[in-house]
Amino acid sequence: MPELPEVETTVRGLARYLEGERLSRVTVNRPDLRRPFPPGLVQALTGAKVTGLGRRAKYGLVHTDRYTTMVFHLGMSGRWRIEPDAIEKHDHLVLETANGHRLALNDARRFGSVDLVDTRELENWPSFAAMGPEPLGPGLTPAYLHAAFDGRIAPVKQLLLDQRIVAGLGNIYVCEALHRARIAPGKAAGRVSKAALGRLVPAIRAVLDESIAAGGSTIRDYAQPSGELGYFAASWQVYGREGAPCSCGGTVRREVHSGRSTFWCAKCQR
DNA sequence: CACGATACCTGTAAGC
DNA sequence: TGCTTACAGGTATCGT
Repeated sequence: MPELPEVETTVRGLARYLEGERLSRVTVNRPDLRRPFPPGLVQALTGAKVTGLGRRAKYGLVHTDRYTTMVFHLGMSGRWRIEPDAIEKHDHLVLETANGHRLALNDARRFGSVDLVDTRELENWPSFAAMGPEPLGPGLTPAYLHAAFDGRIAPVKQLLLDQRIVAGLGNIYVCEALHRARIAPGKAAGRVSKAALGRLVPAIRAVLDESIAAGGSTIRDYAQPSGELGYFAASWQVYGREGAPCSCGGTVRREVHSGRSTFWCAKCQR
């Protein structure tokens, strides 16, 4: 579910409940997702005041007044449930605020993660240190991609998914951005023309911006997050549309590489 | 180092 | 209905 727009939507939703609030109770129901929760998680957060929320790539950031930031990743199936009626299976971490709100981090597949990082050293945190620029920030330019792709023979789609090159793109939005830019996903990255890169950068920004504006593809209503498809899913041109007609008159096809599905149109993407 | 494949874990949907 | 198989939005790691 969660790529960058979903994490951004999640963080904005969490901010409404957490920003400026004190955490009165922190409950761990199962202490291991991809990795074990950090020791002392409950102690570090209980009684802390949330000073702000943020996002880096697909990681959500919960800053506290103790110079400690809780960094969470939603993996494949993670989501925050807002004001759940009852605690359910896979609600691994539950936060309660002094003013009576309750939030549960639910992750069935447990590919997500929760870490505690010194707020002042966030950029040096190992998972962040080698990361590329934010796709919606000033660092992503055609010139940057041209340099990053130089000499690379791996498929352009694969490199766009590499968080060291661009931080925050996932399978859905890479497929959609490549389609908008009319670039074949299997094309060697180093052979993508400057003109095509000039189309790709605005295409990436557009699909992400539009999805955030629609509340993400997989999170519809933040007050009652349920995991249903969000509005942007209706805007997918290729993802999940194998066999459907492309707007150019071609047919959307699906291929699997390294266990990941790629959706694209061989007629208009070259 | 670059590249491709695989493992991690659980739920859901489709096929028989 | 029940069983089996394929597939799912990400990332780390292992061979080659």
